[in-house]
Amino acid sequence: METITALSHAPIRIRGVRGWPGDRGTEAPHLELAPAEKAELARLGEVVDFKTPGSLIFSQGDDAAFIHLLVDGLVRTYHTLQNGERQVVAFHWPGDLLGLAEDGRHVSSAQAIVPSRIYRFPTAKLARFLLKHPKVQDGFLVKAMHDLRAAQRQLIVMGKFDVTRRLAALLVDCSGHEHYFDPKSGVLTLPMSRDDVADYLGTSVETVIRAVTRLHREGLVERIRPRELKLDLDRLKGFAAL
Amino acid sequence: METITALSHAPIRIRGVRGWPGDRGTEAPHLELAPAEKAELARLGEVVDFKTPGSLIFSQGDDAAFIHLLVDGLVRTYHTLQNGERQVVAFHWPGDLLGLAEDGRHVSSAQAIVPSRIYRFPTAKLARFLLKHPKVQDGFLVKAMHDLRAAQRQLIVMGKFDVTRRLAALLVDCSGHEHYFDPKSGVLTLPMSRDDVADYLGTSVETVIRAVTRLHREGLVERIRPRELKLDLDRLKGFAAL
DNA sequence: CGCTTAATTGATCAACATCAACAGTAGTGG
DNA sequence: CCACTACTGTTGATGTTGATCAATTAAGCG
Repeated sequence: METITALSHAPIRIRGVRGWPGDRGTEAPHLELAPAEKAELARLGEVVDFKTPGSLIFSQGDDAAFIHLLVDGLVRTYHTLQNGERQVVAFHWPGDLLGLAEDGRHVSSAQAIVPSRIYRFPTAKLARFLLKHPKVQDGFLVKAMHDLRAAQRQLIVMGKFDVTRRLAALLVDCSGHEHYFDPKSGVLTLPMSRDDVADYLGTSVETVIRAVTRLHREGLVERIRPRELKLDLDRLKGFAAL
Repeated sequence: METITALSHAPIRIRGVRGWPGDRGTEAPHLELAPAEKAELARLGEVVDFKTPGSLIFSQGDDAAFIHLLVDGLVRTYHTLQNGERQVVAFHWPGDLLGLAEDGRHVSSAQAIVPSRIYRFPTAKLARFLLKHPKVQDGFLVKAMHDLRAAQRQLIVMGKFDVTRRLAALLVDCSGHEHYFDPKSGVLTLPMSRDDVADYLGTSVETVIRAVTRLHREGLVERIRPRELKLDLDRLKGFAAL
């Protein structure tokens, strides 16, 4: 179910764009770290493979011993409320960092949605490393602000959009990830279940389905198979624009 | 309406707690920076006074020339949608940093809710400073993660709570700020209007009011005046617990 | 092909938005 | 001090969105 690969050469890439352009015109969707820094960073951690969908990466309340960097795959982080309800806080794509902690403990749980490869860095070790490598630390700061922007954006979506638009916004987000979206055909292969979507959008499965139906009726989406949707991306973007 | 004080000695305090305890047992709600660092930081910026409620600190789409540190007062950041609707993204208390940017432009607008004093640091200058002062940069990283936790927490609230619980959660948040809450009497002096609350909770003014009524009926809150509520903090916390 | 899980559809009910009217509250000038 | 005015907050009535429960169908998979 999960395999630890001590010495491994998975490439280190962190997804995120700088909000305040420090170096001019860095339009890449990934932070640029020097090769030497990447190598050093790689030596700090180890690669873990989570082969089966649903496998638990860490759990809410766990001692936050590691900071995780998703190399490949797709991960959901979610919070379980007292009554057992689940709120998916975020979907994480390759290059995302996971493992936000409070008081030394994970605030959310994380599960692989598809088979995923993850670097994990011991927190203390990483913290010391960052203090000695300002450029890398800067990268982490940029990443944190990137994620903060994303969270605030989702807050707007949750506060002001009805479910249909929330879904549209999610589809647009997903379409930004080449692995699941073919720009030529416009076909998105949804990696997550209707349940995941519902728990992310703060609604029920049934309502998600009806939202798909509505988008279909309006011609913004064509339902090929449950997990395969042909998007009219331009119109979707317009529909879900803030 | 706004006054710039070039040389000023407002104290620098950044609100936020480290998630992964780096130094042991730092339980203070504020980051500890060395006095020398604070002094240097202070020299980078200038203090601006926003004397009248509603005065605009920066506006969505503006060139993000500054990073702002709220010294005193209360600020709302909000996003204005295409149809003119407003979503309040966050309330900012003393010690908070504001001015998240994307592509060099502010993603939200910020307004003083009560008269507020704000440090503003030129972004480029600050960015250079941070690269040379890893401890301070670390502080900013901790702050960013603190805010990210807060945003994700609010996402859970928005996704899973009905309006009454959302309101309860907000009241609990407000009660954490001494200036507006007297623990002895349990009286909270709400600094923001019902509109602000509604636009923050993603609902309407009327529904906010009915939520207050409901909390009142349940005995969790006593309505002294519109902006003065006597809280049963323990029960409120229980009611709004995640 | 059967079997399990995921997705879908329909019917009913509660939460909330919306519109309209009204009551406090605070500020201003006579 | 009162009277006038402009907000801000509150209440009531009605329609809509989405939650919930129950039943059914469609996909994936050994």
